[in-house]
Amino acid sequence: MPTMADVARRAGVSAKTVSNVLAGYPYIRESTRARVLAAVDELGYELNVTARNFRSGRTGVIGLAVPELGQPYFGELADEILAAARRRDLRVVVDPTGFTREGELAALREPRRRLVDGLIFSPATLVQADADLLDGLGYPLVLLGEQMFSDKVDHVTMHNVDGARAATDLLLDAGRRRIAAIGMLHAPTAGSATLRFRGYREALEARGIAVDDRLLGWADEGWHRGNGARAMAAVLDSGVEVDGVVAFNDALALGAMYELQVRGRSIPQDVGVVGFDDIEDARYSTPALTTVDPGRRDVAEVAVGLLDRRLADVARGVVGGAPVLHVADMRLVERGSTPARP
Amino acid sequence: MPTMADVARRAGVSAKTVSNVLAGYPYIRESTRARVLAAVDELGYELNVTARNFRSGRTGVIGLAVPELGQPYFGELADEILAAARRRDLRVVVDPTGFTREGELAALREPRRRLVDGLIFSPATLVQADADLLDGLGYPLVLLGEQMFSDKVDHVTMHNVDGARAATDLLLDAGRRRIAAIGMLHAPTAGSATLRFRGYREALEARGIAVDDRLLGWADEGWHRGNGARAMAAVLDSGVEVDGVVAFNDALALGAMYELQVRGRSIPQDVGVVGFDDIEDARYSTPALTTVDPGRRDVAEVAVGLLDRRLADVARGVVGGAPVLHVADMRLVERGSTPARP
DNA sequence: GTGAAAGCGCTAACAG
DNA sequence: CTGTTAGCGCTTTCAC
Repeated sequence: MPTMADVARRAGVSAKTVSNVLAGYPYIRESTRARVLAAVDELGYELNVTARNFRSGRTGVIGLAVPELGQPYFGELADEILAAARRRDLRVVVDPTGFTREGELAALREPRRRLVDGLIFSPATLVQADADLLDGLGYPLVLLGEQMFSDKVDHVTMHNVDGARAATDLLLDAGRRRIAAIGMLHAPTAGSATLRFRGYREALEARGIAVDDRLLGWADEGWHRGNGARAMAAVLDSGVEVDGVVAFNDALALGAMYELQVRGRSIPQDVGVVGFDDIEDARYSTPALTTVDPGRRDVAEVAVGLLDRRLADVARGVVGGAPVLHVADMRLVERGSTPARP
Repeated sequence: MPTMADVARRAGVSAKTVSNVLAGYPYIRESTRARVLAAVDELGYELNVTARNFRSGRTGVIGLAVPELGQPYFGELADEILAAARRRDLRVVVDPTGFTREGELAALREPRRRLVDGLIFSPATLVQADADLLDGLGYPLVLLGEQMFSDKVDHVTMHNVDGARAATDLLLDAGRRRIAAIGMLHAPTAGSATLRFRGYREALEARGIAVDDRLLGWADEGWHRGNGARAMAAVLDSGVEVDGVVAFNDALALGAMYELQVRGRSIPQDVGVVGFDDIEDARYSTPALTTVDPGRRDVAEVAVGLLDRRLADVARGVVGGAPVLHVADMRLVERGSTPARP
């Protein structure tokens, strides 16, 4: 395998000049550049990125810690983030935390091992008490999710509370009063479950309606379709009356719709259903699913851009400015699974 | 940031001994090991993985090149591969090729830049004529997909042809004769589209039925639900009679089902529908989707294991043995979207 | 079992 | 605009 020194010798320049050419340093005579590139070509030389990373102290790689790619929301989010990173010449290693505390703690350690320069982290199991884990980590961190934990860390958020409140309001406006919440978790995490439940609760309480425990559908096994169906079944089996469903993500909503239809309830006449995330599938269920579009693309672009800026600051020795809080635009997408508003 | 030399000084040993302890070298006195680990702890030392990679010439990272994570099949496959890699202490960078030739060629170059030690590659756009691109790459490569291109490369395959044939046979056995194929691509790639179409064609021809062009639904924009719906609409709009649908993946099948239902066809009475991949969603559509389970977990485990073995061979200077061809078990999962066989 | 010396391939810092 | 010098932090090699 040829090295930079081989290329330099062949081009009749120093190794540093080869380095400059390959790094895109602008002040190089055109003829020199051409000679270097020709030598690179002739030798079939490829830059040893590991050596560069080692010497420069940076890897050009960022970590993306999310629970699970198999969930369409995270898969689609990951695609957006990979695309945004690519536009900035950053690479991404995905760190699926598997909804475990252990997985999330491991992800937070990666940058310290110099495996990645910084981290985009979508927490699902950490709790408020873990806030200090996120301070003074010594590397740039961008948190995805409502601003929690710490106001010293950059956040890019998804309006979890507002979205769930809007979803619930939509059903309330249509006169529904027996609205189930599907996707409850027993663990008191700071993830979307807590926040979306808060939005649901706030919407009910604003109209003087108390939360009825029998209407809460639990999905501790994860926010998959199957668990949505099971949670819906559990609620229905309790014998409680139901005329609306707010599910904490679209997969749960689609599972709940399946269960409702199996039991002969018609949607939206008997039961209105709202999801959250606006995954592609939501458009093609029968009926099409009303859901909250949390501005995924915006989230991805802003999160990567922000991290990139922090990394550049670190490279220039700047001790990053004030933490940023960006809230993506949220939008309720009304489709066939909810009754028209009066 | 403390270095290995700092740890060595503190523990009263040489850097090499620290290195040995951290690398799990077995022949070390227990007391020495304990002293080293204590020093590591006291200093909060973390191994600089970049330096290790640079010196050792390996990264401990493998690449996973797939078209797009937002497609549940690839998202779920990626999760399985990430899990299998983790079990072997390998890390993974995901390289979404975006269904572009350019993206696939870029992915093939990554290992040469020492960004990853080897590659698991699920090609979607390369054609048979590209076969020589895959020979003598100088790093371990495992191809996902029917054995094509080259018999010099390891393959882990998914029975694309057999699966599609079985899916088509199921409908034929039920007496259906006007079976649409949804998911055709104009580009003559070596990806699943070509192979699954081959299975469809073979099944028809085995019964002396000619392929009717009007029954072919094109999805050049990608195998998403929306394109499944559009392709189905195009077939139906042509006025041709349809009593069965073989879709080349589940997302297409679910989109096709949506379109059929919107137009008042009942499934499976009027039209039987079969998908491919057995993604989680397939279980929760109405009706539940009959589909081909291509043995995804098996594919992931075998692919990673194989690559890991090749990497170990490289490390030991072994010039890898004969190429492996592993075919995962395929299984037709019959659900409500197809008529019972007579 | 452990240490000393050498150097992987590149880029930072500066000189010219 | 380009070259020189030095050294990043670790592992390889070999000695003991």
